[in-house]
Amino acid sequence: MFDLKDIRKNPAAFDQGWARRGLDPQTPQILALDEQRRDVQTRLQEAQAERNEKSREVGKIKSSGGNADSLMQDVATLKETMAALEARDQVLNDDITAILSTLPNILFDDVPNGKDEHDNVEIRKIGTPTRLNTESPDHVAIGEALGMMDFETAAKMSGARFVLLHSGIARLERAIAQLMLDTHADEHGYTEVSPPLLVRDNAVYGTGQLPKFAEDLFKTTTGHWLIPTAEVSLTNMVADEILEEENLPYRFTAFTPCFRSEAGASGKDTRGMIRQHQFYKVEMVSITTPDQSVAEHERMTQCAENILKKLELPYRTIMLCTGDTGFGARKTYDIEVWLPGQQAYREISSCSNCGDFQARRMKTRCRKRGEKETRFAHTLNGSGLAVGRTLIAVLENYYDPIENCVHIPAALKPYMGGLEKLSKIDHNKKVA
RNA sequence: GGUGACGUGGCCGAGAGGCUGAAGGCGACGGUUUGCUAAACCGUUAUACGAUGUAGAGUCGUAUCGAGGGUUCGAAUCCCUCCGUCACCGCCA
Repeated sequence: MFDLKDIRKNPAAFDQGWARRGLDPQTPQILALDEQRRDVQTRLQEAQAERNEKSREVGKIKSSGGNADSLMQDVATLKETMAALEARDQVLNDDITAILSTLPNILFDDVPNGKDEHDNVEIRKIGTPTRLNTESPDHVAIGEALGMMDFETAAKMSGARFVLLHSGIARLERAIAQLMLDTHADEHGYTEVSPPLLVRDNAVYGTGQLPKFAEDLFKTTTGHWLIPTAEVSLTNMVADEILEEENLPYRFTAFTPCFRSEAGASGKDTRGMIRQHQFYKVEMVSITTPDQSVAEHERMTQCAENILKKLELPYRTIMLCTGDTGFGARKTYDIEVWLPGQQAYREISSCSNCGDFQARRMKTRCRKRGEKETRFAHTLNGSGLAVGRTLIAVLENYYDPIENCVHIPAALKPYMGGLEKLSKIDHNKKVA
């Protein structure tokens, strides 16, 4: 969301900002509506002032026993004008917020120009892709060979884009989540949170998924939305709050399921666990002052990268270009992990600085102790990491074709109950 | 699911149709006093929008007492709907 006053003051800057997102100039329409609205508002306020004054007189006259009929008639007429003006004001207001709430955030200057993901810029590359031969099996082959990854059974109850894991792989998934959560909570200073997974309209509006991206979400019959990411829950913790700046930044982390309809993704990543309706993710959210957010963004990205370092997985970090950066973000780093089965780097984390975009929607302000002026806080979010995709990465990178097993990364061993590797289940039953 | 109570400023808490943007208290800020701190005393202390205007000082107006409707000349106060909170009961992980 944006401040109309800022737009009024410097419309060109906003249009230039949106132009980088490929949008036509928006401010002429916004400002025209704004001007109409203010005109209506002024007239409405004048009418209200007159009504208030006349009503006061009526009171005086009546209390002294006089006849106020003609004044009361005046007010009755006034009320008709007011009703018309109010309706007009309402419409104009709605129009303006309808436009403003669907406009994306303004990008930072250092975000590279570009059309789509091909124009993203690599920032750093850590580790070397191990198996470059095309024979590397993908996670589906590995998981099914081990007998612990079952798409058919999942489809039986849930349809496409679901998976059922069991035995060692199920355990591995849990271990991965544990490692991430412990690392962020114990080493990176994030407060562990177990938040609601069903949220209301205002929460999803606050983080920017609504009103524009409703079709990407699942909705319950009670009107709740299933969170597409814990960013929604964690960020909305501070909705409607005024925060003491000396207490910032707040850092929250949570391990939650995420639910996405994948409405626009038909035919994309149909094989395997890459793109599911439901997956686990460990999320990081930071709430900062405006001065802290840029540094916090770098820090958060490092926190995410640390997980990959612990798991000794090759990855690269890229900065998204103008065409690929999400709706609410001013700047986004994606971390991509090497997947031998695809011979490609694939997104495993996305760390975004949203500036005050979400804070404005949520009315989250901060204030220096003792001062009374408030300013909007800044919010950041990042995956730390997507658990399902990390599982894929571990399976594919730690697959041993000689032994036909998956070795457990050292960092995960403490969470695997003594297990050193995952080997094929040697019985016919799917579930042990 | 049932019943009942309640939702007021940064916080607590009065108010029960007009003189209430809202008593009182706490907190915060400014000042007096003070060797320092503390205490005491005095004062200030909501937000948004609009008009006017200027160095974003001020002045005036409007709106805001959970949200949205309604009644009324006039609503924080009366009525309706919704949302939320709390308590007790039922059911249940």
